[in-house]
Amino acid sequence: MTGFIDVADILKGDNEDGAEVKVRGWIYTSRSSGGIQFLELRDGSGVIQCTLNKRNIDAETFSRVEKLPLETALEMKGKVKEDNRAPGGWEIRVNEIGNVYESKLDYPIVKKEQGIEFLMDNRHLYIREPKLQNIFQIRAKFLQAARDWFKENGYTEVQTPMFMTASVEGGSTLFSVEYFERKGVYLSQSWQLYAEALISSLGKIYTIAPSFRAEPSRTRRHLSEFLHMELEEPWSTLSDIQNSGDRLVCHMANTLAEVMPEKVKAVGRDPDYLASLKAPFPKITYDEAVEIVQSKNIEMFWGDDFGWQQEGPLTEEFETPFWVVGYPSGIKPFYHMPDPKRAEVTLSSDLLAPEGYGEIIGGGQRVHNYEQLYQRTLDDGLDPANYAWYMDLRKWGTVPHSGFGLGVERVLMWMLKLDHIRDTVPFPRDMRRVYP
RNA sequence: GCCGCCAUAGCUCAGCUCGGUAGAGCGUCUGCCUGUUAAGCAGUUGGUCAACGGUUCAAUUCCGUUUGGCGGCGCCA
Repeated sequence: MTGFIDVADILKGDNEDGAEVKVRGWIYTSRSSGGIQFLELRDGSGVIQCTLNKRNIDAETFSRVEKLPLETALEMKGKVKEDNRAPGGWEIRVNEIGNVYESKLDYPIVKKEQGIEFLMDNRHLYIREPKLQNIFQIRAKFLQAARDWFKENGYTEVQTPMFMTASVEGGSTLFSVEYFERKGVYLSQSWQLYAEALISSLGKIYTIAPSFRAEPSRTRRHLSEFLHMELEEPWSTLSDIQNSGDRLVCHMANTLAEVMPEKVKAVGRDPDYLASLKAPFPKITYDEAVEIVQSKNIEMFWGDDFGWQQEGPLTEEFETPFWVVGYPSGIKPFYHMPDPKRAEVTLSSDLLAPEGYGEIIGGGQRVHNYEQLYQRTLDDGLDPANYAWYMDLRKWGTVPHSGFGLGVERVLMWMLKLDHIRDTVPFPRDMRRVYP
């Protein structure tokens, strides 16, 4: 057989009722009722019900197909019919079978409830489930929408090394690697130090790359390997970078709602919500955030970072993402620029997603003055000698600049209203899981 | 890293409190069924009770250790 079409095209109504089509895919479910059987066929694009009726097909083919195990791959020819008895509203009345790639028996994934441990051990098969298929397709569109936005706004994409010798975030969360004979080589936690060097070469830049954090975090919002979308701009202040974040996030949300609303809905998020998001997002100061938390009778002192006890209730006050601006110096890394009007806080800002999802972007304005950065490094208990090339950047043509990092999986988790980050990625890596 | 919980058939679980070598549903398989939606009906198959050690005449059951996992905390995107 040749000339196969995508299931997605049939479900969109691209083919007239009664048109003859050829499809190929994997048997997702099958039900037989004597003279008629129903196969749900899954190809890369969607799932469609195929019916085989003894009146329309020879008995040998009928009984052969009836015996095929789940996940058998096969080619079929038949007539498209609009029929509200079929899931998805369309089905194919099959009249001919092409090549068949028969499965083994006992495909382990069944349509009954199964435990998370088992499903994660069989992740290499479970990723075939239509819900995950939808999420991964949305994820791909999400990344494409981001790249479109960066292109339209004059950013250059650039990659930086995954092997590094300096820490961006805290040193305790570094993954150490064996790098030939050399000690002190780690997997990247962020591109930021390299990004600050590259803005003097390329101007506005972004990257989409993995970051690795050895945080021993057992929560539904942590991965040890996550996709990091980071952006760095010269001649940019805190409010400039917030503006970029607002527009980027809204563009991605609006695009998903516009381009694949049915998939968004199938996964669990009302696409109208994503369509309704508009820049700019609300801003509150760190001080105001502390007051809100305290007004809910939750313990918090000025200078503390938000724990889950504080952040959860805070995010329930909002229906869209919102910025918390001006974190205390004590809880932010050395490269954050102190507020010139108020030295105890930094020109930093995190974007928190509503509904308890929490932090999805962290960033702010960087220190661009050499002496100030040197002092901040010492204040943070670090040795400036370990950051020699990074300090160098402040000697020649240093300008105000800002940037942020966005956790792709965190944003997807919120946009798709998922209850665990693990399903935003095919093979999640966390402190307990590196297989399959 | 800390706190809590879990591990029995391919899967989801019951049995353990009060010790005497195991049971259901689903799946597989065999039939039946011409509109099913996690289809239905009948029959069939299927287990070194996570591993190691202890107590005991006897341990899936009680105790300890280990391994793996799940949920949460702290920390972060």
